[in-house]
Amino acid sequence: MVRHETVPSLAEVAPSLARRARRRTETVDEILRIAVDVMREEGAAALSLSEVARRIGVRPPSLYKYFPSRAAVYDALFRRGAEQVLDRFRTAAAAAEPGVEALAAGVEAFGRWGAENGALAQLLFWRPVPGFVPSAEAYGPAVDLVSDIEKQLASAVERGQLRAEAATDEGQAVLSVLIGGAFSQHAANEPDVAYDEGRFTRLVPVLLDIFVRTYAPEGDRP
Amino acid sequence: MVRHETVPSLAEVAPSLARRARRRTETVDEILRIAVDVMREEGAAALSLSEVARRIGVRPPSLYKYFPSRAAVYDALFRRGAEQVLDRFRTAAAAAEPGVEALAAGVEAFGRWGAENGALAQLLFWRPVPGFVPSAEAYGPAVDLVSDIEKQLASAVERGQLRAEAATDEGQAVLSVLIGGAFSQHAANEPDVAYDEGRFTRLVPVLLDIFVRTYAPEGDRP
DNA sequence: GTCTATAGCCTGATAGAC
DNA sequence: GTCTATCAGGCTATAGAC
Repeated sequence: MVRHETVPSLAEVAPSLARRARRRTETVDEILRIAVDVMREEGAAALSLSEVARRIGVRPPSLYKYFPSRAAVYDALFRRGAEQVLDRFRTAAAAAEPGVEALAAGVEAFGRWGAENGALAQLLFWRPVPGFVPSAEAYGPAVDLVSDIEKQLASAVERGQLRAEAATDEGQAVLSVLIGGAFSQHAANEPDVAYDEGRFTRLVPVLLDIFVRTYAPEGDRP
Repeated sequence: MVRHETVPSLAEVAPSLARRARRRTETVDEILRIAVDVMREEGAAALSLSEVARRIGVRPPSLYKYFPSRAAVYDALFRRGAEQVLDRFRTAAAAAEPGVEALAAGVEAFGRWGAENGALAQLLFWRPVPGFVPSAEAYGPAVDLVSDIEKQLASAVERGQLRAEAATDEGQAVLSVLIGGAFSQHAANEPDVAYDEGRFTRLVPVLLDIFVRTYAPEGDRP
C-alpha cells in the first residue's frame, strides 16, 4: 500500500529544497565575507573561526556545518579570490582592442583588484598562512588566469606588437615579476593607500610600458 | 671603616663581567638562530617561543631573561636580517666598478641573500606576522640600505650610465619592484629551489638589464 | 542547523623558589 | 639565570541534546 498522502509531491518538495540551498549559499557567503574582514583587520594568518562566529552571532561549532575545517575556509577564500581576479582580468581584456591593449587593460584590472582586496590577494600571491596549501581544485581559476595571460601574450606576438620572446617562459615570468612586485611592495609598505594614490600601484602603467618596450619588435624602439 | 678585603678589585671583576656578557650574547645568538629555523619550517607567523625553548633544551620562562616578549624576538630578527642584507649589498658593491656595475653586483647579492634566507626575508619584505610592526630602531639598517641604493643610482647617473630619471623616486620604486617582485615570486612559488636554479631568481640579471636599458641615456639604446 | 558542553590542545607571560 | 608551578586565555574540533 502506497501512503501517497504522506509523500510530498515534487512541486511541494522542490521549492523547499531550492530555498534551503539558497539559504545555505547565503550563509556560506556571509561566512566568507566576514572571514575576509577578519583577515584584513588581523592579518591573513590570524583568521579565527571563533572570531568569525562571534561577528556573525552564532557559536563556533555551527560553522562546521558549512566548512569541515579552518583549512577548508582558506581554500574557499583562495578559490573565490582567484575567480574574482580572473573575472576582472577577462572583463577588462575583452573590452579592449586585442593584443597589447587587452593585455594592459587586463593587467591594470588585475593590479587594481589586488590593491583593493589585499587580504585575499596575499593568500594568492604570498604564503602567509603556516601549513595551508591550496587544493588543486582551488587552484583551478588561478591556472586559467595564467593561461589567459599566455594567450594574450601570444596574441600580441601574432599581431607583431611584441617579439616572439615575450610569449616564452621568460616573458611570462618577467611580466609576473612586474605585477607581483608592484602588488607586494604596495601590500607590504602602504596597504591602506588607494590604488590610484599608491607609490607602487601607480607604477603599473609604467611597468607595462617597460615590458612592451623591452619586448618590442626590432626597429620599433625609439 | 672600609672593608676593602670584601670588595673585589677591578682586575677581578672585569673579566667576569666580560665573560658574562659574552655568554649572554651567545645565548641570544642561539635563540635567534633557532627562531629562524622554526620560522623556516613552520612559517614566519608560526614562531613560538615554547618551540624555541624546547629545541634549545630550556623551559619557556628562561627565554624571557633575554627577550621581554615574542615581539622583541621578531624585532631582533628583523634588525638582524636588515643588517645582513645591508652588509652583503655593501660588500658586493664595493668589490665592483662604481656605477651600474656596483649597483648590479649589490642587487645580485641582495637577491641571493633573500632567496637563501627566505624566512628572514619574508619578515623584511612582507608583513606575514599579524600585529608585528618593526620598531624604528630595527628599521635602521633597512633605511641605510635604501639610502645606499639611492647613492649608487645617483653615482650611475653622474657617470652618464643612466638618465637622471633613474635616480628619481620613480626609478627607485621601479628598481624595488623588480627586486621585490623576483623575491616574492620565488618565495611564494618555489621557496626550496636554489637561487641559481629558480625560475624567478635567475631573472635577476635580466631584470637589471631591463632597468638599465629603460633608463639608458638618449642615443644609447640599440 | 542551532545550541551547550567539553575535550584536548596550544600559547604568552608572570611569580617566586633555588 | 635556571627552574617549577601556574595563570589566563586562546583555539580547533567533536558529541550529542533539542
